[in-house]
Amino acid sequence: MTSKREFIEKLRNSSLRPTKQRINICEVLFNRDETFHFTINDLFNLIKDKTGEKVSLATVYNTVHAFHKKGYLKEIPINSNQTYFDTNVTDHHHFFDVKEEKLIDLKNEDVGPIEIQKSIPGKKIKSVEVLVKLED
Amino acid sequence: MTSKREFIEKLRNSSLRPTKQRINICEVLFNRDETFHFTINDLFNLIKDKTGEKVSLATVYNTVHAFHKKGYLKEIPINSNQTYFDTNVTDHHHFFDVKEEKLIDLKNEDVGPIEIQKSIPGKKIKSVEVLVKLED
DNA sequence: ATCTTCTTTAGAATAATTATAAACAACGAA
DNA sequence: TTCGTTGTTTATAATTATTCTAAAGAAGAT
Repeated sequence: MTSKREFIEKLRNSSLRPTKQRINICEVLFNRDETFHFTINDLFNLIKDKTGEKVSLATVYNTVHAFHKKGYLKEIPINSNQTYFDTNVTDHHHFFDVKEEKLIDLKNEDVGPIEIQKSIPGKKIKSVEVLVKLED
Repeated sequence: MTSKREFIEKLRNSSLRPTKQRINICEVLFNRDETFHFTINDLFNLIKDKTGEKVSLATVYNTVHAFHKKGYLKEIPINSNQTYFDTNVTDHHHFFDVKEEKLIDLKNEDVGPIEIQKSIPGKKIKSVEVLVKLED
C-alpha cells in the first residue's frame, strides 16, 4: 500500500501541484503490487472505476506525460494504435502477445546481457530494449 | 538494379495485380542497394519525386500493408506518431536516433545471440527485436 | 483574505490511418 | 478482340489517438 504522501512527493518532483485529480491518477498507477502496463485510455477508464471520480482525458494525458518525462513511467516501444506505458521503470524487456494485445514483463536476467558491438560517432546509448513478439 | 519482372512477382505473391501505381511503389521500395527505412508519408512523397507520377495515399497504404503481410516489408517497433517500415526483412535490429528521428540498422552479429530464458505456455516466439535508443 | 499562478475541463483542432463508393483497369474465356 | 467479371484507384469522408485552447476553478504565498 503506497501512501498519499508518496504520491504528493512524486507529483511535486514532477513539478505538478497535488490536486485531487492527480492523486486519483496516482492511486490507479502506483497503488499496486505488480507492474502495470497501460494505455491512456485504460487508465482513463480505470480512474472512474476505481475512485468513482471522473478526471478529464486532458488531465490524464498531461499527468502521464509529466511522469514519463520525470522517469516515473516508461514508454514501451511497440507498434500499436495506442501508446503503452509501464510503471516498472527499471531496466527490463517485454513479451507482446500480438493476438491478445497484451504485454508481459521479461526480467533482465531472463534475457541475459546484450552486447552492442557497434557505435555511432557522437552518440551514446540511452537504452536497450528487447521486444519479443508471441504467437499461438 | 531490380527488374520489373521481380516487382510483378512480388505483387502476384501478395495477391495484388501488377498495376502502374503498384509498380511505381515497388520502384521506390525495392530498386535500391541499401536498406530503406520509411514512413508511409516518406514513401508517398518519394513516389512523386522519383517516378513523376502521383499515386493516391490510399493505394500506398494498401500496397505497403499487403507487402508487410506477405513478409516483403518489416514493421519496426518504435513509438512514433508515424509507423516505420523496413525493406530489410532479415533478422536484425535497430538504433534509433531520438533527436534526429533516424533509424540505423544493427546487424545481428553486432548484437550477438539473444537467449530468451522464459516461455509463456501455449505461445511461441514470433520475433525478437532489439531497439537501441541513441542520444547525444 | 487576496492575489497570482497553475490546473481542470469541454470541446475544438490536428494528424495518422481506415473506410467508402464510383470510375476505371486487369484478367480470362469465348 | 471483345465482353463480363473481378480487382483497383481515387478523392473524400470517417475514425481515432493525441494535442491545443481558453474560460472557470483551485492551490500557494504573502
